[in-house]
Amino acid sequence: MNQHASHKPDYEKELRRAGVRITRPRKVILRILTETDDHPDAMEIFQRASAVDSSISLSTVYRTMKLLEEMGAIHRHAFEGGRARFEQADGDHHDHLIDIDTGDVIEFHSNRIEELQEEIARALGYDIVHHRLELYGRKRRRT
Amino acid sequence: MNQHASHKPDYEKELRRAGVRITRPRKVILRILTETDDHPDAMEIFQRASAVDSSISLSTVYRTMKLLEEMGAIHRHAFEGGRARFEQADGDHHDHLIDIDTGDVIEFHSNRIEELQEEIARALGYDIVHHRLELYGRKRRRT
DNA sequence: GTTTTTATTGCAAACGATTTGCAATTGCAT
DNA sequence: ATGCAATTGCAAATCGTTTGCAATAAAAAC
Ligand SMILES: [Mn+2]
Ligand SMILES: [Mn+2]
Ligand SMILES: [Zn+2]
Ligand SMILES: [Zn+2]
Repeated sequence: MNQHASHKPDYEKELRRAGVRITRPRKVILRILTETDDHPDAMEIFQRASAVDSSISLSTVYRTMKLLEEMGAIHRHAFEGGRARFEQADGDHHDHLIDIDTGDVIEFHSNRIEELQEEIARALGYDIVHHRLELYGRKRRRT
Repeated sequence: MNQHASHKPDYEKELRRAGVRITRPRKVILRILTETDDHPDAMEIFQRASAVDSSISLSTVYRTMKLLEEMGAIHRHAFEGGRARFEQADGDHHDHLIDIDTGDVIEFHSNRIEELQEEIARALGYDIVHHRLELYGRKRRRT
């Protein structure tokens, strides 16, 4: 039994509820998503899926990601540079620090920053619908 | 004499110093940039430039923007959705609130947020090279 | 001012990520 | 098992941006 078993989201159930069919490609993609904890892009998901079933197409990966995104099951991030990256949407809100040398993504959260963002928007007469806070940095070198 | 004459950046001088030629297309594009205070995209700049000299091409707009960006004279922002948007780099650092209904861009700055970002990065063992803070919101409706 | 040397241009074609039309296939309700 | 709508893979299209190339024009050299 997995340590975090109770946290595993049941995408299949969610999909059924949304009235879409549980196909073989979708099953494979969903499993990849639940089994990964990083922020893969469509091509990475495609390659991992191909390893399981080589008939799965990149189009289907993109279509499935869009579907899951619209269902709110995953988040899509457009970090700097190339492709969009995805992650499961079940956890709490967080922002990202991207290592510009390695591409590694580190998650963080600051209640204080979130509050300040709200204050700023309010002062400007706006309600925040969503936001994007990304720090691009480099590992500090020991001096 | 313009109220803000002293703040107008002399791009032509900067370009000369960078060893590039002051061509007619570049002159037109530079004037458009200095005369605008919003965040136009390449197509908007192209259209404004076309009105002055219909022979200017979109390629040249893109090439000029890249040149200015590399010189540090302008900033390029990849807000959500379509095209990249540009702005003069002379002012102080600020972040952006984007009106998701109109596309309007409102600038703001929070020293407190900037400090907190630094603290977070430091705690994670990183130095921030640059960051991106964008609030996407909607005008608050009077109740 | 004229010639020479190069950088710069416009154009069309290439690009990379993502989306889409379509005919063939499949899930699933009957 | 049957029927039909949802889904698929494929190739082609899309969108913003970049690039190769031959023609042009800026600045340097005369
Ligand atoms: Mn994340
Ligand atoms: Mn700005
Ligand atoms: Zn946040
Ligand atoms: Zn900032």
